[in-house]
Amino acid sequence: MTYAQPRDFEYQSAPHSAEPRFVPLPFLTSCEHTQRRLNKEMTVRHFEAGQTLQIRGRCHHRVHVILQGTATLSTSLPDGRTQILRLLMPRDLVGRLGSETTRYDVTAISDVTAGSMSRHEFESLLRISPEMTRRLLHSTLRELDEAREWLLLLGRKTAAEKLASFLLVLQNRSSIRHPSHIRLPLCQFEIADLLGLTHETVSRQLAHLRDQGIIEYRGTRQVEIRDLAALVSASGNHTDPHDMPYVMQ
Amino acid sequence: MTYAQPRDFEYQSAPHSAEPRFVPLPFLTSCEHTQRRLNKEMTVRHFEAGQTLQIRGRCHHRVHVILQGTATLSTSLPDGRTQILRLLMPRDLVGRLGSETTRYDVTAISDVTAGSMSRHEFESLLRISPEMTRRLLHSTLRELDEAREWLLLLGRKTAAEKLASFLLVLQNRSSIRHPSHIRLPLCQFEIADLLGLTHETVSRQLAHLRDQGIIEYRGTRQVEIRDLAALVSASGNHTDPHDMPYVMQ
DNA sequence: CGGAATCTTGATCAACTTCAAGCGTCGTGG
DNA sequence: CCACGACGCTTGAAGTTGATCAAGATTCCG
Repeated sequence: MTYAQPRDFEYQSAPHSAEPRFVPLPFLTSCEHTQRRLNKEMTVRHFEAGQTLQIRGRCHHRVHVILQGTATLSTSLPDGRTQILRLLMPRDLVGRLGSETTRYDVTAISDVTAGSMSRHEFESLLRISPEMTRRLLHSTLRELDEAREWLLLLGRKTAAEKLASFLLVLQNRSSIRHPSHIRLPLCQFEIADLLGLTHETVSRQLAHLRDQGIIEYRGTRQVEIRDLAALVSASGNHTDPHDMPYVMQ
Repeated sequence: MTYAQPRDFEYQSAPHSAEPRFVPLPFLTSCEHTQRRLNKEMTVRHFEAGQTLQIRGRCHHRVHVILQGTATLSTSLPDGRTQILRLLMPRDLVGRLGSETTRYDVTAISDVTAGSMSRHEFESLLRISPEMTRRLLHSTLRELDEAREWLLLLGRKTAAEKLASFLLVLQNRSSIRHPSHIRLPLCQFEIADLLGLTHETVSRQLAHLRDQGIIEYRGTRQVEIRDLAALVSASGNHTDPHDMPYVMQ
């Protein structure tokens, strides 16, 4: 369960201050020289909810690092069926590396603040910084694990298990002070596209979890987890991912 | 459609020669020094069909590069439902980087020949070779794209579309001389676990493609594509991934 | 030849989708 | 300030897809 990486990171700036020019991105490098060059090239941009950051098949010349807000990475079939592939949250990188055109749509689903720089510049920075390359490799491997967790969810879990799993992913990202309080960053339509369901099924399964007393509705797009153990059990997951029985070979 | 990368690579060795000691892996590096060290540490191993290369949750101290044969990367739920995450074919790397324990099962589904070396050694080679790191990053990004293509398939495609898409993936890997002749590397049970279906549904959908004249059965586990255009159309894919309408923003 | 594994086919069933309608909420403009 | 409309959410009824259950048929191999 790891859409989550950063529980602690959020871009800090005085709410109504002038546009900050420098964006510290210590998670991309610890090398001072590289960091300076990153800062020099990166500027802050804002995207409104609903706005498109990138469109499948197009060539985009800038990469972005999400600083605030949520976006979706998605793809779709010619007839309009769409699958959300990943939620993009603070610290996530948006932009295709090593290829001219994007394969996915990126859409802001809340107002988004991002650090933005030329893709060309970013790639040349990668070429000269092995450390940045290494960090990018590790974050890509983590993304791959998340994608694979989702393959299991989409291919083999029931609707009820999908919803429970989804809430647990959000729970892992939720604030440490209120671990059972969950703010849903997407509407039910989008949740459906993330879980491979219809929005009606999402509504019914959430209602069912509520009727079982496992969660409680708290105003719009907020839920409270009343029974975490039951939620975990409803998710169909292994309780502990490493509790496999040990058998000598 | 890109489980495929290498259409041309196959590990060459005299069939009954003594165990080769050196394994050339030019796709991991072009640096001669690194290549030499890779060769020095890597030894050839064989795995029989059905044998397990790695088990979820365990700590494995060796990494492997598939040279011949096919293996699956898979995961499962406590009650036994399993999802195949990826087919591992020649040139694919097996082994977890940056973490002690594996998250997935790796199983040979045919006899497999692999180059094998200590994970520790491999990781230290990565630390000193930025070029190898860069190559690994690019192959990881490609794996991520493949996983995401599969997310769309599992989340949004119908059973018929899944089978058609699967055959097209295999077609992309098939020999250049006989592009319409497809050898299935998995039994229908495994195809079902790859596509998120049951084996009965796989059998029925294949029969349906045959009845439509789109494919033809050719002995066990071999099919011939009779009508590629129809197969593409049945897969639900965009004909060209980059044919999106161009709309000015 | 015999037994296991794989594949096929049919009948029934359940989960989820589809279609349809109504309700609540929020934001905007009169 | 209220009315209206868009949007999101809920709920019901009916319909479909694919799963499940159950036999057979076929292939593979020792």
